[in-house]
Amino acid sequence: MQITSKFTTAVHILTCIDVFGDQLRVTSEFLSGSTGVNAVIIRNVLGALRSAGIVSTRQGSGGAHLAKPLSEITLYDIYKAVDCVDEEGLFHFHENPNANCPVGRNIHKAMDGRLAAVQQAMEDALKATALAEVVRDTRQIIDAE
Amino acid sequence: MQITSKFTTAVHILTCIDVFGDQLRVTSEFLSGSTGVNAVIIRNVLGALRSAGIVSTRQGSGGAHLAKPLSEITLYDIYKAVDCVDEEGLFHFHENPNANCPVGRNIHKAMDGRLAAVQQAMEDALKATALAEVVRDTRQIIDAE
DNA sequence: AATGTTGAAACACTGATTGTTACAACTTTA
DNA sequence: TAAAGTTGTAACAATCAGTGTTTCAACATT
Repeated sequence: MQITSKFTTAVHILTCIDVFGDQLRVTSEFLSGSTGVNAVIIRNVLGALRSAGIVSTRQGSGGAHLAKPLSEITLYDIYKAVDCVDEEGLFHFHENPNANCPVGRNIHKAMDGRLAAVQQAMEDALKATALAEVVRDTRQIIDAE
Repeated sequence: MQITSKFTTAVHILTCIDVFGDQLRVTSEFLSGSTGVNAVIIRNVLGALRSAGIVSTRQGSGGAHLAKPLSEITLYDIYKAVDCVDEEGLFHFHENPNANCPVGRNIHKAMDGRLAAVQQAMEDALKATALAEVVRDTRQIIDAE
């Protein structure tokens, strides 16, 4: 099990928009070149980020732009935007537990709260980093090359 | 994206072993009945739990038994045993970032540590609950019915 | 008008997950 | 010893999600 690469692709995209945005037009084609991901998928990811109010794009005139400051975008916002996780939760139960079995009909209740707490812990960790930190570090690594 | 149902199936199985173990032989067939999951898959999960030293089973004579106390089995142990997560990590990068792009060749370094921290946070949360608590709660719910 | 871009639909490909069938190895009981 | 039931495992099928591809209408810029 792994979280969709759309998540890391989205971080990559946003970093590119910030780093290259003032020098050139950051089109889906350009981003496809930098990420190695198909341009149509880039546009899908950009669409998700746009719906979440993270970037702005316009048909016709190419180029994506950030819609809010880097410091106000957390990894969690991106993770939510690109729909990394199913709406029913990170974990899921097999669907047909036997209602005639005492364990089968109750294990769900005994587990749900704990599984939600695990998911919450993960999401809190994602909220703890802003994109600004990732971009800052990326710029530092580039400058040190 | 969701974590494989083998995880919740494993918790279900272990709870059944503890709850029913002294009254009857907990075979893969019986567990298949309680979970609604195919008996062969039950045997696969039991095999993984056995490899991890959590249960003991023997060919021929049916019936699975716990190999260590419930209080010494955490949700993390089960999660690891049934191989919920890829060895390269919870998150994964698209494979072909462009080495000619400054961002493409460095974003990985800027992200890896943070992603590992998120995964760590989740695994720590899994370590925080022992199976004993889940079974205790399940028994309470059953008794209160 | 020509060119380049986005947004979106439709479809194909791939890999992971789950289910199924089959059978050898083993244990227990009669 | 023979019969019955169980585990372990391999092989294959079915389903689904993720990703890639093609195509084209809508739009903006030149």
